[in-house]
Amino acid sequence: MITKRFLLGRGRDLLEQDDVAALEGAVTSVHDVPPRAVLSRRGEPVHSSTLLIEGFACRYMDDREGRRQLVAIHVPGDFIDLHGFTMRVLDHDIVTLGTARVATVDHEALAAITENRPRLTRLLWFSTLLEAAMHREWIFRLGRLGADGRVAHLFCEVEARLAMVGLSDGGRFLLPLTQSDLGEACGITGVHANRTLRCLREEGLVTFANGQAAILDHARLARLAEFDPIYLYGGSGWAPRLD
Amino acid sequence: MITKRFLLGRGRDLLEQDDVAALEGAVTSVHDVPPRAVLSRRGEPVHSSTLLIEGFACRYMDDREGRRQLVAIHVPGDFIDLHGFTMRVLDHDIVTLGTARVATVDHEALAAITENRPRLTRLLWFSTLLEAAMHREWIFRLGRLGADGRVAHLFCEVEARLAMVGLSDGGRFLLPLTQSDLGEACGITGVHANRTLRCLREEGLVTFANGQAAILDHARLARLAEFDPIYLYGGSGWAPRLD
DNA sequence: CGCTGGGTTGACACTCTTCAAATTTCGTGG
DNA sequence: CCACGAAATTTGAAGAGTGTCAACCCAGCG
Repeated sequence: MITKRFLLGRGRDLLEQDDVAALEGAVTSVHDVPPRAVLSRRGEPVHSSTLLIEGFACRYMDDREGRRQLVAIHVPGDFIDLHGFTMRVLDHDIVTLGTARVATVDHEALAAITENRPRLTRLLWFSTLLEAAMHREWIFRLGRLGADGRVAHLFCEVEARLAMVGLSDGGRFLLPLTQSDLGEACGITGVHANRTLRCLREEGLVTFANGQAAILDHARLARLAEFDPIYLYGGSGWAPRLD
Repeated sequence: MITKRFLLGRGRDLLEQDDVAALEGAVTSVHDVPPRAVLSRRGEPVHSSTLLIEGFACRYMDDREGRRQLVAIHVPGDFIDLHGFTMRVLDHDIVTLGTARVATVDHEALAAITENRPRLTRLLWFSTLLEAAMHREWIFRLGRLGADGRVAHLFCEVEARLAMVGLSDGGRFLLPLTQSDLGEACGITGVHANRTLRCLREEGLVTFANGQAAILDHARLARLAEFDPIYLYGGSGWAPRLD
């Protein structure tokens, strides 16, 4: 058993015995990666996908001046670049945040799965659609919320996702981001991320220091963030169709 | 032949004869829809998906005060809510923009396709991944560009997509949005969308009136928007893996 | 022990929003 | 064909929210 977490956590419960075996059989190697290591670069053809076993990673795009916009944050269990299998190329870079442990899944093995296992294929498809749902939520976040709401929303989402894989201790969780990273995820500057965090702290909503986050008042934070976790398909609520 | 355009246009060339037949066989009905008609509503279980044959549609989410954020704009050929097949429920609303002609595809028929046609299934999957790529581009747009760049980017993207399905006449194309709609797609107010449009017009970049858009200086507009169409998989450049 | 990268704070400029009003366009019924 | 009302567009003025620049602090680490 290489990893206890597959498919963004949420899909895990839906995996059947032989699905897990098929996925594990597709893993060609497992290795540890240092912080800030580039896992994949925009435009380069990819021949394998990466399953994040431990640690965190993010995906981002740079603008012309090199300023970065995160488009996703990944937590353990995420199939970081599964879409690279069908897309053949990524439209963004991927980098680890803290140290991470990753499993490499060969695309040939994925191709075999899509030929022979319609149900598992659907589950993989669902996994990529869940990414798309998070993208939409990020669009909403950036388009309609102010800096405080954006940061709050990010904390809510990450906490909810970590909770699904047992990595949130009652609202306390690791999140190895700098304040600049946080800004790059929220479409604000690092300086303003700092001020926003101070506001949230003074309001008694969250604390965040040294890559350690804690949500102090989940209800008020979620209200500020206009956050409803249902789009994460976290168990109760919505469920995918697999048959 | 119900429709000449399938799968976001770009995937069209990749469809084989029997794929087209299978898709057409999955269509249960075709009908015309008036402007601003709700095609699907957030949270309601969906049992069919919608193929946009003619006209435009958009997907959006509302914040608490009812202010709207568009998360996608759809052009003819788009499989608007294909993700609803696997997700079972949509996390957003869908509404037509002008009058539209749509085909309804039953989910049972899609299920049969995923059981029996791995290649076509992969193509459908790819289609949803293309949506995700556009979502990422929108995240970048909202997070890193100012109002002028955001509007410019939207025009560039829509024009590129319409060109792929033969609906752009050298940079002139229909786009039945109000200025408020445009603002809701760009995370700005309608008033500011108006001022931004005036700037772009005075710069000789675009014109936009009565749902009719024209790109006057594509090179400068793309530069302002930091736009590179490669993520749309428009033919030359990147291509999906289907085998 | 000095360097370095992150965090913190202040002052000021600029972008965008808000509110309000005037103007134009469009659809509809007379 | 015109008149009318509703919706969309346009413009102005004032204010809130962020960005920018610069300085300083702090901890970890060579």
